[in-house]
Amino acid sequence: MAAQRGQRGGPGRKSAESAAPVGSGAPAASEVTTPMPAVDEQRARSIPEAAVARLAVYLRVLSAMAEQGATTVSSEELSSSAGVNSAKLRKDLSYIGSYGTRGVGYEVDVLVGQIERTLGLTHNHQVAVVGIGNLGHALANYGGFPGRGFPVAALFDVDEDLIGVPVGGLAVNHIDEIPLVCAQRGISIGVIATPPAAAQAVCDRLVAGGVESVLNFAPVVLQVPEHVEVRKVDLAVELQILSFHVARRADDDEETEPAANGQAKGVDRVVIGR
Amino acid sequence: MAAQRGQRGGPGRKSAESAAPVGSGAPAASEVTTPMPAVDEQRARSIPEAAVARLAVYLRVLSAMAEQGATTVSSEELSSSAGVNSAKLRKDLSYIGSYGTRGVGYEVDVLVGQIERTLGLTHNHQVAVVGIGNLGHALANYGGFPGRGFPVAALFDVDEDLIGVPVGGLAVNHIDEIPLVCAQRGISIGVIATPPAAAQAVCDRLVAGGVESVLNFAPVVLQVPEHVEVRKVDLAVELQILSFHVARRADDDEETEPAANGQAKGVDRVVIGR
DNA sequence: ACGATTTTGTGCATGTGTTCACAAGTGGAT
DNA sequence: ATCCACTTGTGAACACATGCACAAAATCGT
Ligand SMILES: NC(=O)c1ccc[n+]([C@@H]2O[C@H](COP(=O)([O-])OP(=O)(O)OC[C@H]3O[C@@H](n4cnc5c(N)ncnc54)[C@H](O)[C@@H]3O)[C@@H](O)[C@H]2O)c1
Ligand SMILES: NC(=O)c1ccc[n+]([C@@H]2O[C@H](COP(=O)([O-])OP(=O)(O)OC[C@H]3O[C@@H](n4cnc5c(N)ncnc54)[C@H](O)[C@@H]3O)[C@@H](O)[C@H]2O)c1
Repeated sequence: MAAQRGQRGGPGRKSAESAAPVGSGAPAASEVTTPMPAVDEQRARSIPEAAVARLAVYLRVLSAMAEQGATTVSSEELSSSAGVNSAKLRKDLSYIGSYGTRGVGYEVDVLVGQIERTLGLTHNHQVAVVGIGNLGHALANYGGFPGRGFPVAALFDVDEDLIGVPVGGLAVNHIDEIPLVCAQRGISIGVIATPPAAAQAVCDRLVAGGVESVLNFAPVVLQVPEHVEVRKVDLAVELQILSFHVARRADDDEETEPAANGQAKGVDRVVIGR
Repeated sequence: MAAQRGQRGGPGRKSAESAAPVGSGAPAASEVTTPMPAVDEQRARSIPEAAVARLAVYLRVLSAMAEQGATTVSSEELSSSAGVNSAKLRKDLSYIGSYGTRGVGYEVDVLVGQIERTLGLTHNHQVAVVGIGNLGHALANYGGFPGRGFPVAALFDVDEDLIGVPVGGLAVNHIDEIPLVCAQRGISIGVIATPPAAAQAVCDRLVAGGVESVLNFAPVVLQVPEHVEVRKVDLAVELQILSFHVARRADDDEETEPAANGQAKGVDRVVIGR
């Protein structure tokens, strides 16, 4: 698990489709990989992928609590604020160590510190945004990133009219400069907000510039070398998943309630919560 | 409801913190699908959540292939284009039926049609965007949604200066009108792009307007009634997950390679403190 | 000092998702 | 007609994730 090396012996590229960074990695028990079946040593290194995502959420909730002046928090409180059940929360926290006090709870500061350490947030990660269109502008101007340790340190586009123009206080560079500028400024995360057709080429340049983490907004599956991590944000897919659930609900209703369904604006049970 | 005891929390509300990430998992799914005990009478109605997300990706790839003139495709081709392994692809497709021909592959049109049917894309889903700021503008102007069956049919904001202003060809309404307008226009999906502090209130109004599917961009955990489906897109979380992997890589390198590390253009190991 | 009370941390059972591997079809060649 | 190369569809094994339930540790009240 920890040492997930070789994927298919094929080319030096793996394809990355979002949600499952580790998912597509076929174990392919051929390579050297871990000789030992049971990884006895250094096991603390593997935190379930799903748990990592939730840790980020806990961190946000904890930060908010800290701002409110809270000093300690129980797993029950924290979990309900984070929208998970308390057993899951405790298990997630147990992956990063034992920082709670039985009978009392967790100290907010300590937890914040430990989660930050685990997520590698103890230092900044320079971010580059490529494709300064509608979405790119929004991202470049968004204040939430720098505040959380992700300063936007480079902007790129092909559009000559945009080159040199400051967006969010930073001048746009030409995409040909991606490798150079990324290396110079120590960019560690590249964000792709170009049209789909340009995304792969842009990604290749980012990789050439030493970027090993990519967040992709373009609706395409990027091919990247082994060591590069890609996550995608695909709004069309999100909407389609919601659509699926709408359809499922409709089917279920139809089944359990074959008659009487005047397509009415079922707005009657308005249950605006307190 | 399957008498889920212990499910603490409010009365008719569940909190929603789902995402694209691997495990994701809308907890609601299990409750809705098979309320009754393990009776083998169970219909094959339930498609794994993760598979649904991938079906959307396959659909996009297939559509592109169809445009290129392809008429048939094998699981091997399609899976490599979609960035998954072929067994997974075939299993995913098997959830929606048997539409392939052994020894040949799948007919592209048929597959497109079946996936669309499964995802409920045979008719349009009206979308409302709330919070017409940086992100809201980008969403309202984005051409990719209407083209895929998700016409943006309503826009809302609190800002008086925005009310009535056309954005992407549609006038902005005041948020007080959310329940009314959503019901009138048959909105089925609400997109929240407001500041975090406003998100819950906005969500409540969407629900009051009959919206049962919400896509949330605000970094907060929304509380919604049972029957409402929420998906979130949290960019800060995405970046933090990438950060985690950067950190893990750094740790691993350090471990397996204690000394000597000067080949790269010093792109890794950004040590700016914070 | 000690039991009542609270809350963590985790072993275990359960559930979900992924991968393997191969029998069963299909079309084309001989 | 028979064989062969190819590809699907799926049972079964495995891997990962979740939730339960309770022992262990801490605090508080008496
Ligand atoms: N806008 C949205 O709400 C939205 C929603 C979902 C997905 N997306 C996706 O995000 C991406 C960007 O969307 P957008 O609405 O900002 O598009 P946009 O057309 O507004 O902006 C695209 C930008 O990319 C630049 N560009 C074009 N080719 C380039 C290249 N080769 N290298 C670098 N830059 C290049 C263009 O000059 C432009 O500035 C698209 O892939 C789109 O599908 C956008
Ligand atoms: N811009 C980004 O790139 C980005 C990235 C990640 C997350 N987000 C999140 O998306 C959301 C929107 O971001 P943004 O950059 O567009 O913010 P923004 O400030 O540009 O826009 C927010 C809009 O919401 C409106 N608004 C405020 N209160 C409202 C209310 N009660 N009801 C309805 N509308 C209200 C404001 O008038 C404004 O038009 C935020 O929650 C932000 O955290 C944005």
